[in-house]
Amino acid sequence: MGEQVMAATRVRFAPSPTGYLHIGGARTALFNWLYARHTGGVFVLRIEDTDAARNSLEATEVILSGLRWLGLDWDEGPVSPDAATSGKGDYGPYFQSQRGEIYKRRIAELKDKGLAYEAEGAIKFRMPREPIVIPDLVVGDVRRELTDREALEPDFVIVRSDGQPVFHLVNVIDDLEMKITHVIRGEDHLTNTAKHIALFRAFGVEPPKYAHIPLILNPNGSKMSKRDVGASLQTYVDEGCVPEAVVNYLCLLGWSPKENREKLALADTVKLFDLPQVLRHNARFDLDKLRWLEAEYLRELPEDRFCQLGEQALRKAGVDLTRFSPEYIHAALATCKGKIKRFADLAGYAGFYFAQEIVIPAEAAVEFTPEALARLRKFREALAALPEFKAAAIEAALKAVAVALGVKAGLLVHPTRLAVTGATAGPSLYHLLEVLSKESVLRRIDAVLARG
RNA sequence: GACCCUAUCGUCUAGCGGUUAGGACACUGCCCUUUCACGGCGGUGGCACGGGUUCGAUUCCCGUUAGGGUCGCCA
Repeated sequence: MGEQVMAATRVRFAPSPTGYLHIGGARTALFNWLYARHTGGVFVLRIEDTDAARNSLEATEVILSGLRWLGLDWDEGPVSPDAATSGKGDYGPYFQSQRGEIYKRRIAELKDKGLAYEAEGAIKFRMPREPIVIPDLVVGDVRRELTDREALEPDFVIVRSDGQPVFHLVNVIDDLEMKITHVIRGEDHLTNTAKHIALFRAFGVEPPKYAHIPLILNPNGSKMSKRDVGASLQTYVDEGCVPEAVVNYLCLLGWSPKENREKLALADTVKLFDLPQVLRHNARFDLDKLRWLEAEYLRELPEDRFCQLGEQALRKAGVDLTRFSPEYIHAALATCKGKIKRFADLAGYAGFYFAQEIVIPAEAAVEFTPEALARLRKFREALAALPEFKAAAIEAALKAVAVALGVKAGLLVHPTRLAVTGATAGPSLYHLLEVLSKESVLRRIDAVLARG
């Protein structure tokens, strides 16, 4: 009796370098990665750069950096975007542009078997005329009949007249050679899978297991393409999104952890994720829900990481931080944690900390009535007299002035905030005043009092 | 045109023959509060339609409709 060695799961993500990583592609990568990690298998990254004209180093780098940003590490595949460098893993090369010899050998094999033939300079594959059943782990058995056009000519081109093998062929050869056990990909590939199954059989091997996952659609239900809002992963990177939030959101499109769970750590998803629970219907992309998750993750970020990412976001937004100490920047950002919903909002929210001069919008300046300015002057005096410029002391001073004037604290809070930050909303007033320092606060208040 | 997949609040979803059809986002009312945000308590809103099967269908079957995908010498 031969010993049966349990073969490890081998899945792959096989993107074509087009210059951007589609959000749907990112989710396909994620589901593959999740399945590999869930089963203790291997996640392979393969670059399908057959179309030499439109591939480039930069286009491949977009994919590698996108996956890294999401935290999806691959066990086999390229280590650099340069196809000339060898990747990691025993089944390379992992760039299709480097696998020409393998394809040649396999094409010859098909010809030898009489399953492929020349036609007008190209090579065609003899496709079976009978319906093919596609066993799909998500959809179930799909019996694929020939369409009317296919019935006219069931055979299809596998090598172009210029000698280049086409997607269907190389995809199958690579999956075969790389010993892929599960093909997890978008549902747009479902009907073409009949071709792939026929090809596998032509090579004399059983096809891998298939799992076709539903597509991500625009909010209006149309297909999400390059130009659509949110379609490119890069926009999330550029906006300073928290990658964990994006990953969490992507998990929720087309898969459900059940039990009414929405927010879940990747480690939990790895435990829970499995193919049979993948949904069968397409999902529409909901930016609002992504934003909500983002805000949730942002709020829970450890302070150090929040400040680090926040500083990045400020720099990206063009805020000049060179005049400020790391301690000041850290203290300023710390007052924003738990308040902002996304880093893209940070410059607008905390820019006053780093501004030379506070500009007060005309529509807000109407708040500075003579009475308000008089109260502000009183509070300014109280602040000037403070021996220690700390939040608690500032709050006590403000409350005391309010009592003395017989007004609600809010009547002091609002004009002060406006004078010092130029905004009607922002971090806790007492804390932001402390961070700004007495000198800076008094200067800003004086500027308002001076204009009268 | 043909072939394939799908169908629960606006959106993401739970449900797998008997439920007041549950949750989340969004919207909204109230409370909390120095602003904003958070948080707490409510509210609006859904089984696409028509036939079956069944004592009983959101749930099973068929059809219709709608949406999506595919049928390339694109990937």
